Amino acid sequence: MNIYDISRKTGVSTATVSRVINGSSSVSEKTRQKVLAAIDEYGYTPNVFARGLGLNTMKTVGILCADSSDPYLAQAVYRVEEHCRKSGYDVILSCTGYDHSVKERQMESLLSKRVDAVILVGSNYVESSDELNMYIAKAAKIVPVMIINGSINLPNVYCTVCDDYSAIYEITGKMIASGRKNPLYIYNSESYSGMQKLTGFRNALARNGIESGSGNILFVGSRKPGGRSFPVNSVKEAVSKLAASGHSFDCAVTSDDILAVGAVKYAHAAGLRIPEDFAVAGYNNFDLCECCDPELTSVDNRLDVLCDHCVSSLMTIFSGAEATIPKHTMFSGEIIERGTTDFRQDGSLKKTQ
Amino acid sequence: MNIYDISRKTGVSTATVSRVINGSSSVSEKTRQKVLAAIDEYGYTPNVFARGLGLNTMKTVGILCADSSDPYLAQAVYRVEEHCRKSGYDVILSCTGYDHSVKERQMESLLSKRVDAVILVGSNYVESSDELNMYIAKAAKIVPVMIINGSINLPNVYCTVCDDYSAIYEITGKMIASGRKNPLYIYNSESYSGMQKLTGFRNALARNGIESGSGNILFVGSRKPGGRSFPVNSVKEAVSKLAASGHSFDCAVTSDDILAVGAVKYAHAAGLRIPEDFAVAGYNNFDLCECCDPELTSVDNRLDVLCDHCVSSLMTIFSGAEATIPKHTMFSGEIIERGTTDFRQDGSLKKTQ
DNA sequence: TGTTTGAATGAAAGCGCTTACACAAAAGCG
DNA sequence: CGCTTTTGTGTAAGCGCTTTCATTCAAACA
Repeated sequence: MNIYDISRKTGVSTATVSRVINGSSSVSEKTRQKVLAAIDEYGYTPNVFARGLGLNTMKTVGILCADSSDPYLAQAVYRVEEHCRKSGYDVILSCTGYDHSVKERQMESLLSKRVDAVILVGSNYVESSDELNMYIAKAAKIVPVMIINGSINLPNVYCTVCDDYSAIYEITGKMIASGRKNPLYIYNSESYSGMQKLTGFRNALARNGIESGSGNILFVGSRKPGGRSFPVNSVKEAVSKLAASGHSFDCAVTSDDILAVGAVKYAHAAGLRIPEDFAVAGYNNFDLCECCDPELTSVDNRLDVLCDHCVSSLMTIFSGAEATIPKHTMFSGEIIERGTTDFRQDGSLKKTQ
Repeated sequence: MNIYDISRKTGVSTATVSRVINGSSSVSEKTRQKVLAAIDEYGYTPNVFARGLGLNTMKTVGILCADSSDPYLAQAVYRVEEHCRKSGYDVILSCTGYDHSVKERQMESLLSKRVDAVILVGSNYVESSDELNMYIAKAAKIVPVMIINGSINLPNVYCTVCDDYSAIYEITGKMIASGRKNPLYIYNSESYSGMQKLTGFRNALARNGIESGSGNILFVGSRKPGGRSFPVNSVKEAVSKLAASGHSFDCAVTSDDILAVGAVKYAHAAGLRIPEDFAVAGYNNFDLCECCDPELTSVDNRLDVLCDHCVSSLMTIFSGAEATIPKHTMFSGEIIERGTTDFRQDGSLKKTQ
């Protein structure tokens, strides 16, 4: 069943059938109805390939995601897919891991499928490393590139980020303001936002005259893509080791809720009371926060807002109004206090739960 | 840059260029090299649409997934995508939520994109409800349909499942064998595997002469698709309420780790010692198990194995050997014991951790 | 050496759609 | 009531590839 069949059944030309399908130009109401009836009757669906050949688009966008099995990124992918689909675009998902060379190949593969845009979610898109970002520049010459939680300044690429720097700066400040003298920072990602967070921590310390260095900054290795489980216990052990080597902490700020869980486990194991002896803050404000005992204070980085903004912008770009879309948009995170901290001593916040 | 350009540059016909690209029939080594060199030099990529028009395939498979933001399903999607891509197939992801009518539309949309197969992951594909499964039957007339963790007997559909029934039957049995008298079952999904698990619990109780009913079977509502957080505390409260209404339990078997966390929270709140007063078993064996205190006993349902088997089978089907692929394959789960149970009293198992 | 075979190649016909162009009929105008 | 617009429709030329069929040429055989 193709457009010729419909044309024949209805006695109009294929051009007219095409016109009613696409609403591209005026067709009399009478013929429109006739054609629609025939399409319905014979269950005709236009062939996407032929259509693509003519229009040079198939209404799909590619998502390049380091690791869609990471709950955080999975959430982003879900949100983006949902929004795209509701806007009439299907989504091709391509997970890359954290290896740049692979990303480049997968980007090419996506472009060869003639996607109408590429959305990068959750990976190390760092402003500085021009060379590594070559493939993004190349892609952006062909289609718009949207980046969620990454920042890179190139023509035709649009970034949406959370102000992770300030969120960590602020939460670290609250720790200190509530009396903590020796904060520890734990992180597991050297992505763009990972680096922002780290700087936020460092600056908060500096601001308060505390030195930062290997004694209070702990990198615990990245999540392995597709890994069934993140080694929470390895975080606990890493902290224990650091403590054993003569450093002492009265709180931990982390770049991800799961690391905060590790810190909580450390505290339990070390016999420290939470939050009295040891306060903990997570990041992302995911399910995990409620699973913890006490429940985890965390930063809600409003992932949904970022994703929605990103996709909305893309649709605007598709509509031809790219001039109205900012190349860089930043939202702020929100600190959600729960049981692992006692910022209330700060006087400036009351408990959320 | 199209095939004509390459043809012109090399002085061979487009047919020959096509042949070297597809390796479809013999080309002399000399011309092959010449063509490959030109393709490389000009960075030529065949147009997928034109190609699709000729071949009627674009080497993509559709994934229909209820909720790729659920960590469990996200894991499955990741695994499937990775395997497909490595086998040369791109993946179109379509998340449906749990509403059947939506699924039907999205299935049609997938088929209209001419995917080469559809993989259904994690949803209510129930053998019994023929009517609801009509759209699967329809799809299976066009392309092979693979189902992960669901079972339905139709031509051209292939199911890969974990023996959830037996896993729950067994773990409930171990609870009883280790001295528990009043097991509680908590579940949040009425999917195919959800029902299997429930029956496993019921039968284990029956086998041991314990009655099951609304007093010891607790449905706590489904996860809301794309929901940022599963309401763990609502599980805690539901259990508390059941207990307050006069039922008493000495252990909980659950259909998902997150529910087990809720049960653990209940026990903490009620001042029960774990596992002495109250044992808890989760399901899925995810990150969460390590996050819990004590760590969660769970069932590893070998999702990765299921996914790999599913995709391998699909590739075999693509190769034309569908006759060699079983329509239904079942793997068994594995009980991973951690701190929330004390099956060792059973004598038949030692602690894993 | 004449004949057969098979490998290597090209010409050209689709694949199913969109759309520029042409044209007729209808509508609007002074 | 002629004239210009507008509206509705058809014709046919692509879009870039695959593939059938025909053809050429060299190797193999008798």
